[in-house]
Amino acid sequence: MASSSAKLRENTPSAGEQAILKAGVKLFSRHGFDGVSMRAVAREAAVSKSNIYHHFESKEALYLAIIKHSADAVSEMIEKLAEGRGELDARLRKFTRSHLEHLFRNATTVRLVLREVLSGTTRLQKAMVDQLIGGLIERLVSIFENGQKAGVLRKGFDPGLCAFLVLGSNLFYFQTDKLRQIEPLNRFSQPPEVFSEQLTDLMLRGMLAGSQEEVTA
Amino acid sequence: MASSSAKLRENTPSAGEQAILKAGVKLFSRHGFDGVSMRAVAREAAVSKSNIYHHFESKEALYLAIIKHSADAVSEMIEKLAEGRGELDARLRKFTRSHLEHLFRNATTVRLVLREVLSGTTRLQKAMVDQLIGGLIERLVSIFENGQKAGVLRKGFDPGLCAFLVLGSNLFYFQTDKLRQIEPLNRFSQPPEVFSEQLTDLMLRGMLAGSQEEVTA
DNA sequence: ATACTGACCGACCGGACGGTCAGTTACAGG
DNA sequence: CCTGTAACTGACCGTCCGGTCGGTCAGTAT
Repeated sequence: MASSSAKLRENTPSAGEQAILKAGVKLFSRHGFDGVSMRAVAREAAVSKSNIYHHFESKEALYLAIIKHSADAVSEMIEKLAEGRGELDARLRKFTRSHLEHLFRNATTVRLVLREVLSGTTRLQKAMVDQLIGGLIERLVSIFENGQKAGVLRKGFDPGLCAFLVLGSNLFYFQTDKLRQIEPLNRFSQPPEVFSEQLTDLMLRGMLAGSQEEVTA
Repeated sequence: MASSSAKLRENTPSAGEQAILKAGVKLFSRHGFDGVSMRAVAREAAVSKSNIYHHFESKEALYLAIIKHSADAVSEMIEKLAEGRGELDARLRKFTRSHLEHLFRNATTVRLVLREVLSGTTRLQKAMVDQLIGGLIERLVSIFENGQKAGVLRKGFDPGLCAFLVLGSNLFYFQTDKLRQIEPLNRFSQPPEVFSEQLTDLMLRGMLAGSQEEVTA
């Protein structure tokens, strides 16, 4: 299309810039935008404060660059979420498990994005819902809708709500990771694999007795 | 017991102090500790900055006072959560619904407490788990355990996980309130009553077809 | 009147903040 | 070797921060 075929140069970031971004992710994810000073970022990146302003035109621009980068990473991670094969049961179980795993594997990035999406500015929220949650929800919803069409799942419930429930439970589990080591809570806490296993099981079978009774009463 | 019967005077806070606390709740719940300056609190409370230091010895002390006050309020709200009568089904449904309602009715306070409990200091987290979440979880767990003993609920699932799921779903619903107005999400969003109704229903009956089929297919 | 108290204020302090700028170093292309 | 440019630095700016200080003022008990 373009006549000059401008070379899309990949803008390979210098070592310093990478260090700045890395430091920013670490600090902003822990303390939020207001809790981090440019001096602190510079110190963490082992770089002068002025150097940050050489690469980013303001604190906000640095933050936005980091958020954008992190959102891209999370987005990519979402696309790679495994779904399992065959039976709906297996697909859902694998998806849930896979989602939870990836949350913890990319904990720092996820925390950064989560903070922004839950209590950031409206404009950014909109962009991130588009990029992240929308797709996630839609993938889950389609799993449920397929199950309903195939007759494996009851028709009486709302696939959107179920998707919301899976996501919400996983994210809440992630958010309360540190909390669940504290006294009365630790009694009810389970390792991630057990949690997602039981979550899926519960959602599929429900809690009432007499539906599908357990293997060995 | 005490001989002097020291009059537990209720330390009635002055109008200014009340204004400061109210302003603090509003601002801290929106912007967090680091996002709020003492000048901003003073402005919002229509009071001089020095006056704040007359009533509270530091910014942190003000924040702690506010957190403590808010945690007490939330704690009281939790104790008042309605449970319904009779059948386990009804008790759970009412509890869930009641919990969600109270989250929204005390949104500002809840947000303040939630922020602190999810990403605050370890020491405060411990105190608040003791005061808030512990009791909540235990009440829910006892509902489920009773149901299991009575034979209404399957024995195969973990009551702790269920409690966690109810709480997590409600809190996630609350956290994403603003988000759910944004494009692809709004299609799956439901008003609170419908949400808690469906949530309870799903947890009780599960998603699989053939368990208890819906009233009219 | 006196003495004391709690609520309240304006002016001020040292330091940290976000941001700027003149200048140095490193290095690639002519 | 020179020149241009990107990476980088230390000194500095105005502003805002949390916090302090000296003091006013209404009320009240003696």
